[in-house]
Amino acid sequence: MHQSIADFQMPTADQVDGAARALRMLADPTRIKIMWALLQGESSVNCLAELVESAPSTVSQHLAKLRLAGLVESRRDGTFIYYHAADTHVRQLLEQALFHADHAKGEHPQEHDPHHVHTLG
Amino acid sequence: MHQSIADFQMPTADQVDGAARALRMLADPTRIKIMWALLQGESSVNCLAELVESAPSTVSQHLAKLRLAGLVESRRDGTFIYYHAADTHVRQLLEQALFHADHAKGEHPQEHDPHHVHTLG
DNA sequence: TACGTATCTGCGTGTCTACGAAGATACGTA
DNA sequence: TACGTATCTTCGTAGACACGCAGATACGTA
Repeated sequence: MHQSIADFQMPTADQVDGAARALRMLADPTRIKIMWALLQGESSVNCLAELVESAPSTVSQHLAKLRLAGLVESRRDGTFIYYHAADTHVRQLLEQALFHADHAKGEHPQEHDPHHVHTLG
Repeated sequence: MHQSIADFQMPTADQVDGAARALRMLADPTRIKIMWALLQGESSVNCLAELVESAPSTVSQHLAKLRLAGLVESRRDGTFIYYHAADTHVRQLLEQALFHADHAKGEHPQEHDPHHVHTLG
């Protein structure tokens, strides 16, 4: 058995689970929007709720998860709590995923709109 | 509203959904093991089933998803069907995720084993 | 106290995964 | 050709997990 692959470097089960957890943290449309917004600058819960078009409680829960994962940090100013991205290397990962989304082959064959990004505000 | 972030380039909903789908495709321990194995070389279903320690039917379903996503390709040789990774730039993404798994901060504070990889075979 | 902001709780819904059993396909042999 | 074997795929199901939201609660300010 193991006919083609004899033996090779396989990551630990902890590493695999951690990588799966990290990828799953970014594998959600709402969190992608939140992270993308926070990579441009800091923002508050209600502001993000309008940007991502979700309820504030939803955004708060996502921010809690992202904060536990170490992807965002918070700063308090009065009653507001401003969130911002913790490290910048997440942008690279998201850009790769967004790039892959445009160049996907047999996944969902439709939508070829000419404008790929548009402004919000 | 939009106090800190005025307006900026926000990806399309299609792009966000596509990115989420692509990341979700890799956000599974079994699929990570499969992809990691197939990045080393081609292999068959039963061989992969032993490597990832899952039932052959499970591996087959994962391979079908990965094939639809364009991440793996297949080659038939008799009763065997050998799968291999389609593009190599997935390795970079997995390496980033595995690297992030080691350097995660407040996610799951435990396990600091000295050896980070070990051989299977 | 009154108000705005953020977070926590519970519920409904949907999606995903793993497995065994059954079906489909290809090869070798008599 | 007919049969048996090996490999892979599909089907159906059970269980776990995650998302979103409304309502209620906690926090901070005036």
